Amino acid sequence: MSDHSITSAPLPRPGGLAARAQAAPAAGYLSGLNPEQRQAVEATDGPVLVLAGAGTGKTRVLTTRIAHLIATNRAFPSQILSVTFTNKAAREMKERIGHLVGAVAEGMPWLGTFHSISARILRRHAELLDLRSDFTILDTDDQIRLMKQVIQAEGIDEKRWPARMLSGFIDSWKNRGLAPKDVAPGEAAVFANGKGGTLYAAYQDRLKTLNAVDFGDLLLHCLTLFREHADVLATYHERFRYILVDEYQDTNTAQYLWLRLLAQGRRNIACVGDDDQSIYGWRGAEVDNILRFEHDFPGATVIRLERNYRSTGHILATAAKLIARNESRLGKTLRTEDELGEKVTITGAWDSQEEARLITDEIEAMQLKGENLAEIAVLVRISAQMRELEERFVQTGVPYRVIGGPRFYERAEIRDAMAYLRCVVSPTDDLAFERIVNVPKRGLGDATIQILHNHARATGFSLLQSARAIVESDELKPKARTSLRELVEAFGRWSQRAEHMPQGELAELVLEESGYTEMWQKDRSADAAGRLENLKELVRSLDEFPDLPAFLEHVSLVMDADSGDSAERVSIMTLHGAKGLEFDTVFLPGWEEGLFPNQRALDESGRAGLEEERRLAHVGLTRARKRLKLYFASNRRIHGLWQSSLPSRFIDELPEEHVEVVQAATNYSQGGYGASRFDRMESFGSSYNTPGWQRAQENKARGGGSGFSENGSGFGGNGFGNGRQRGPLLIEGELTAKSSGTSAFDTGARVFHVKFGPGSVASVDGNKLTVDFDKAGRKMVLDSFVQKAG
DNA sequence: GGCACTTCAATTTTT
DNA sequence: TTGAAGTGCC
Repeated sequence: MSDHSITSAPLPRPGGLAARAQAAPAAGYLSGLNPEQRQAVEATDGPVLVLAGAGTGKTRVLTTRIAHLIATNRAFPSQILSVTFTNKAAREMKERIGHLVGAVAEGMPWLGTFHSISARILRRHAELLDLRSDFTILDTDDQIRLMKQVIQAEGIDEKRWPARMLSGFIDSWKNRGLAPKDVAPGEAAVFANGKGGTLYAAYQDRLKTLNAVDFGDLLLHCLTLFREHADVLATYHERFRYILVDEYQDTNTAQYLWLRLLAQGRRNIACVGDDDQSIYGWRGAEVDNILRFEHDFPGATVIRLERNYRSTGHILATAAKLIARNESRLGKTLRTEDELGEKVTITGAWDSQEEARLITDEIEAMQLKGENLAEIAVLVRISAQMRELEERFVQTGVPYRVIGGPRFYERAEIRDAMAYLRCVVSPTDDLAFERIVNVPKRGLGDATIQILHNHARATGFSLLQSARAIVESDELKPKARTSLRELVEAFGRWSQRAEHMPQGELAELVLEESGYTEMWQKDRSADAAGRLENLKELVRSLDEFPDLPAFLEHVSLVMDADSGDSAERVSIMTLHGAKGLEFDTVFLPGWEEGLFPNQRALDESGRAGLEEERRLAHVGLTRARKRLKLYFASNRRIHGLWQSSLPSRFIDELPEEHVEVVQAATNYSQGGYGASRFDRMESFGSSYNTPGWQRAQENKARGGGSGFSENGSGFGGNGFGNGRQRGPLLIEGELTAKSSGTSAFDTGARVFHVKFGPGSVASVDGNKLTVDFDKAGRKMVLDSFVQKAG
């Protein structure tokens, strides 16, 4: 059932390479592919690495390959695993496969991001990992809030050791596929004087308790599942006849291991990527994965796509020359049969304002000539560069849009609304509850939350459940108690409604009754209207899903901002954000030492950092189809201070015959282009001696740490001490309460309550005690808040 | 709990 | 310079 020729469409004859074309008649979908592309499509079996340079038809190869697998009956759509990094890429692939093979693509259940596919697998086998199949997926925000709690619980000063930082460490461990037990002790110790490992483990424990996973866990738990349950892995080997991976150069170690485990079965894995476009090393991507492919998958076929269909000659030559400077690369040379086109221009400006002015002027001129603004992009190294450009655009009335920035589901109002819905769906979602318990303001501040937490910890209930118990007691002041009771009752009501009501309607009801909508309606700030609009949009999109849980999954894994407006505007974005896009005209401002290559990348990652910056430059250059314009400014304001800067070494690395210096900076008169201090650079090693590099080397030699002189002496001696004392007292009571189903207190017993002081138990009703306090009088309290007193 | 004030740091970003 | 996040005061 595996036959190559299924139709008799004539073989396409790509110009100039006819000699190769003598294979069997090709299927229609193969027409128009060049020989390398076609080879990449037809090399179906065994490991394949497709090195697809920028603009060489990478997505086309991927989608055609899938169509080919299906059309030749090698696999059903449901037997093909195709992984991408972003949802956008997954969506585009689905769409394009749809064009190729028709409705069959609907049945490609295993086309998605690493994370969404992992989530899918995990939900099926959750019980094997000590999770329930309805586990929640936490995003970064939840993650950090949870981490804060863990850090506090360990009695560590959160200011000295920020949760964000630990979160970063844990993320990078997870990126490398390391569970708490796998982290090298020395490495785990860098955080909080040796507590890093403990905290990581504690964090994982908390997640388990909450029946939650973070993004990294999706991959990590899958690895555990595959490794510890050979039978489960075998079913996936059976299922996935073919594996395809997009943007392989961006995979991190965990993803690599994930792929390797799955590919072990049939060994039909095709990875498509471009080592020259690996720009995410800083978030765990390992260029090494792609560089090592042939070693990892022996007998691999490697196919290079070097024929570029995007850029004109000068542009392509410029990009090729620059990237050739990198040492860690597999090596490709992009070619084009297109005309040379316009030379790449380099313009020096006195300062960043002049730079913005020059760019704006050019854009205006192009606009007058009738160019489509949607085909123009300004790509910057760091977001901070955007401001001056935007200011100038606003001044001159050039329409623009900023691409990137906070995503729809990251916005506070969306996250708040979702937290409400999460609480309705699962009353044990403490993080969600905590997020909205006092939003809008209900007078339920830290003190109240603390009480809820104490009870929750003591009883093992969730916060919402604890709240339900606590409002029946006198633990809270009347005001807070009433307020909390209302909230608890509202959640009870909403949960009931959830069973019958369409989720969109329910969401509207929840947002209305909780006062959340009102909160923004009353808000006088400028963006309130936008936020209400976003909420409406959220409610609208809710109805596109079968149920609320499906929606929540979608939002945590899949949703991204779809700026669907197609008006003609110039795009401004970071170089990272531009990967995968192309424009007729590309402006690249800020090519200065320190900014680009970025000093920090150099300091932190040395040579590897420089090479990644160079790849980033290469990505920028290859975004342009027809016109490419680089800029540098001699003066730029950095953190508010004016600093003078030198043109980027990357400028000196461009081929003179393909670039044109339009205008030297006023103060850049020592010879202009071709005479800078970088001219002498023969090879990387000899010239790499910037101050930052030297500093980095010195630090490394000293052994890294810059010696925190910590001598935990008298700081906060008294206020802190009180809090300390309270901890153990409570735990005593907690244990008692936990161990027995009913209260451990008898009528008449003497007890001590943190807030009300000593008293005698008057009566007992389950976990509720009526106590006559010596000073505070008769109160109803929960047993978890008192301890026995002598 | 909300405000005005100080302090501190400061790439790139997806899931 | 800006912005977030924390502090202190009412």
